[in-house]
Amino acid sequence: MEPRIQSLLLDDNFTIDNQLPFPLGPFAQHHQSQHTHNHSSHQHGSRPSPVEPSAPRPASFSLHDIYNPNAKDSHHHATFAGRQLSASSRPPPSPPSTSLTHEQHTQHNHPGASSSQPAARPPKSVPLAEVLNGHEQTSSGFSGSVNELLDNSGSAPGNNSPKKRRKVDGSGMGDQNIFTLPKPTLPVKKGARRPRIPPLLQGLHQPPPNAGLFPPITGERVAREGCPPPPPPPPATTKNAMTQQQKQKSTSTPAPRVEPRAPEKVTPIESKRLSPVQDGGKAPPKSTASDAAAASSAKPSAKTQKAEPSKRRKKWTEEETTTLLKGVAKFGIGNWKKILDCPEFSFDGRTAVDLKDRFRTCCPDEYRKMKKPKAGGTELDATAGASEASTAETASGKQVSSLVTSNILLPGPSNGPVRKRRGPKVHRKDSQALASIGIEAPFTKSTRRERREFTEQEDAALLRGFEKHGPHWHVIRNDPDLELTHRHPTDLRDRLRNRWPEKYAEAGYKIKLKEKNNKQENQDDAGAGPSAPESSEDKEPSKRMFLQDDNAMLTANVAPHVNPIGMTRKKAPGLKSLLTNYPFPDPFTEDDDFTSDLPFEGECSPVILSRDIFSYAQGQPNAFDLSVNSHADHSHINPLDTLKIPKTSSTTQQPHSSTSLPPLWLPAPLTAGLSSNLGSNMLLASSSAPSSRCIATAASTSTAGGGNSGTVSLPGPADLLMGLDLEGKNDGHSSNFIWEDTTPSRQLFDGRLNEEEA
DNA sequence: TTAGGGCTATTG
DNA sequence: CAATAGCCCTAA
Repeated sequence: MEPRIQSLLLDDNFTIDNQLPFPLGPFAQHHQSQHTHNHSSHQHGSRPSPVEPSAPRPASFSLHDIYNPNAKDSHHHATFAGRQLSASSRPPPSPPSTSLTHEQHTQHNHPGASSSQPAARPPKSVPLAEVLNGHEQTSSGFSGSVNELLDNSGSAPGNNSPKKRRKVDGSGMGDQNIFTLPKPTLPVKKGARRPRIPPLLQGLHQPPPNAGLFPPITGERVAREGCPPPPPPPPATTKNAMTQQQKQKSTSTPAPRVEPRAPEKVTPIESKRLSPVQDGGKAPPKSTASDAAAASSAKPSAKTQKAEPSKRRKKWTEEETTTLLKGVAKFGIGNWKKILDCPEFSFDGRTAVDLKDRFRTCCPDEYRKMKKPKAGGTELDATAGASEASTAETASGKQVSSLVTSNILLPGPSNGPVRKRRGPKVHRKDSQALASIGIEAPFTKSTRRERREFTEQEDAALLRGFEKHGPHWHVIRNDPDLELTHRHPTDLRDRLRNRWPEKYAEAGYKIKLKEKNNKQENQDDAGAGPSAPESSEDKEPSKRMFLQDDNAMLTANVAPHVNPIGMTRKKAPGLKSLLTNYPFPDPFTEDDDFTSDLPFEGECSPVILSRDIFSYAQGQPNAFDLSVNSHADHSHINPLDTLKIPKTSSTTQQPHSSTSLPPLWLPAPLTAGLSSNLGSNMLLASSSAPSSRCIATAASTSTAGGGNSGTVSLPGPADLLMGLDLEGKNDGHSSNFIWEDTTPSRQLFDGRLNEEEA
């Protein structure tokens, strides 16, 4: 290697030290020296690149380390806190988001150095990169240097390699010599928003245009397992469809009505819908044509159809009814979706609900028997025909009494029905009619469990169980005090999800779209006041609103009477219950990317916890009872200390639900590594177990920035161990994040626990 | 075992 | 037919 380059490299090290807007931690500096050493050692190597691949790592590490409050090195942590508190330094644009790979982080962190001092200083890392790689190199092609790959985000063609980009799972995490950025294992969810990025960095956070992150979306249908490639138009079906279409046309069914749906045929929804057809291979071969027809007709499933106006009523034709009955004979009562999806059967724009309604209309007794098979102990073994009446009576006691069942499947509508009706039930199919279409055997029953409404007791028990155990549905179910053993765990979950979606959401779980919308509406109503200015802009469903509320809640918890950084606190209807159930926001759920609302352009974000906390803590060192270090300067306030939530018993400012206690569990997203058995006995018993890595991390983190002056009344060992995954399921950085965020709730939890124990 | 989301029964 | 809520399926 040329001496010129060597000197340049050595100069770079000085550049790093002198130009970085922050002091490098000892670790980084150590690496820096290593880095220097590497250079000199590699100068004698045969590598053509003028730069050792690991050269930029020290810079990137230190940058990242500063970005990352969870840095293992306490020194860095303190530095971070101090830097964050300095008014002049702008915090890093964003913590790593899920969509960013390690390489991306590496790339971004270099510009990040410049962005952290956007106006005051010229970019710091640019000279470094330029010097390291040489200007000629930047302008020339790829030199083969890994450095170039890492540093020259724009110039290295390999940068856009999807393969590299996809290297997300921290394969290098374990390597202590290579300081990789912690990639929070944020689950990328469907509705996840991309982080809001300052314009300066916008392009850097975007994947290159030619990045092949995802395979191209094609119209190709997903291979349907269990559904062999369908033969071309099944004759019967086609005929059916044709007749119906003809009928439709003749009956002045507006053509455009059907047409617009056709294009939707091949949509993900369809393929999703079709999947259940497999059904143990029962599904017959599908015809693309008929499938398409069925799809187009079935397309208006509830979701898609909501957008459309109202559907025009269509009378069921004989063909359709026959097809339906055949389908029921094949798949059984209740498997409407399968019938609908089966290419063997074609329906004209019917939905599964339509099928069900139709069957209920034309074969009411069969339908009832399906519903209440238990009384007679017989499933639908009864044969169609005369025996139906008696069977039906035994099968469905009181209902049968109100309806002459024989009239349903016996020939003729002449049997006097008790129920009033509009006209002759010509649409009803008797056994003969069934036999005429080739249905001899009785319909098979649906294996679906009988629907049972939740009683008040069950609801109350569920609520108690949820407050007690959290979203551990099996535990709730098996709790003898709750008497919910007759319910499936998922039933309990679903009940909570339906009945108290806000609780469900507050626990950090997704709620169904419907509930989301409802909640959104509610929140819009509630937040319609002047204090919710941004709600109009926010089209995100309720999850995001919740998270904002969560943060508002957090702020309120920290200092309910102070507006930390003048942010407009959203009027949060859910505050009370939020505190009750979920005192701490989960930064890693769906839309909660805490990078999404960075306070750029004067916007104050309630999402950036650490920053707000730091800012606030600087101005309010004694705002709460965490005995902010008497000796430590405020620039070293431990964020965990700052985040400490006052115990409910010691403050009246904390919103608090009078009906329920804070849960004795951790929010679900934060309990990923927790034992599923949260029984208090077990937990207390396990408190004697040796501390896990998580605990050590928590302890060290808690005391790192604030010194050892008892800044935090850490929970006792037993409390710390409560709910912990002692098997070490938490690993790596995730534990850091978990602890970072759960510690306050642990404290709240502990406070609650103490209250309860008292 | 749970979360997420789809399916279906019920109701009006 | 839409809305609702319980049930079911499946990936993780």
